[in-house]
Amino acid sequence: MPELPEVEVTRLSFALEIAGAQVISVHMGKALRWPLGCAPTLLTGRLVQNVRRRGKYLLIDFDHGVLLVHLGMSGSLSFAPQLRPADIHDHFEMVTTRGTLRLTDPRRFGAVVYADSQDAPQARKLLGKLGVEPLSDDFDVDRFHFELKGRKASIKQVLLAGVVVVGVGNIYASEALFLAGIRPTLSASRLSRPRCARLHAAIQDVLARAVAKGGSTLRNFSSANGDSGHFQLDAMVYARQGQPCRVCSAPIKTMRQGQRSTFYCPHCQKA
DNA sequence: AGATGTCCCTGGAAGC
DNA sequence: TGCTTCCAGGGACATC
Repeated sequence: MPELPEVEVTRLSFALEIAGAQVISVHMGKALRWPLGCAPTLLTGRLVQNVRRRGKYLLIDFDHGVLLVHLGMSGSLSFAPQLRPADIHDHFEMVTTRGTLRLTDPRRFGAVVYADSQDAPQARKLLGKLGVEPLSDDFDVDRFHFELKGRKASIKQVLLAGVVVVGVGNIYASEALFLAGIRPTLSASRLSRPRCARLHAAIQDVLARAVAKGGSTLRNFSSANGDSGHFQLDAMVYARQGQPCRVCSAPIKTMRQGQRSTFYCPHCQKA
């Protein structure tokens, strides 16, 4: 399930290779979350300039226009000069002079959307409400504390919403809250400044480490060059219910928050 | 406005 | 064994 680290690892795995490529053809297969938003032939001849990331979206910049790619929860990209034959879960393919980019997504929660620019309505709709990038200098403790002050929902759900800070999905929200010693059910508004600072550091730490390890491969993630990630080996709480906490040995607990599983240590994480 | 619930989708696991 | 049900999750959207 791709969160920010998996998306960033994917980006790094093909951004340099695809930069400068010219689009030969684009094929959209079975419908993803939304339609492409333009005729595939419109993209023929375009030049790929670079690949950026915003939250969990990849932005493939052309000399004119941009392609927004979201991996959903089961999507992965591959980019290779030669490709295996397409299978039933390959839903998007862009053939270029440098290789073929292909989105494989069994559950089809992913999306590929074209926009004339990052400020075009289609792009604004998807990117406009996203919170701050957690690994950028814009992610500031004072600002973070201020934003959380105004939210009465649980800190876990506020993190997942992506309005305050982007890229923290279900795995890394549980992990970051463990590292910060904060109970996931605690109202965001009740976090003290020092605890916000700890959480801020924990989010940056867990995401940066996950990127460095090549992301998590809990179910089916691999980067565009086919490498698997290794972060799940480091998980402190995620999917470890009933197992001893790696710090205090208390059994890890699980609960539901907003239809999502949360994992936490009842001893290490205080309300 | 923020908070909450619903929905989309399908493979694999669990239950009967 | 074979069927049915449940579950995983990001995020747009509707509703209060």
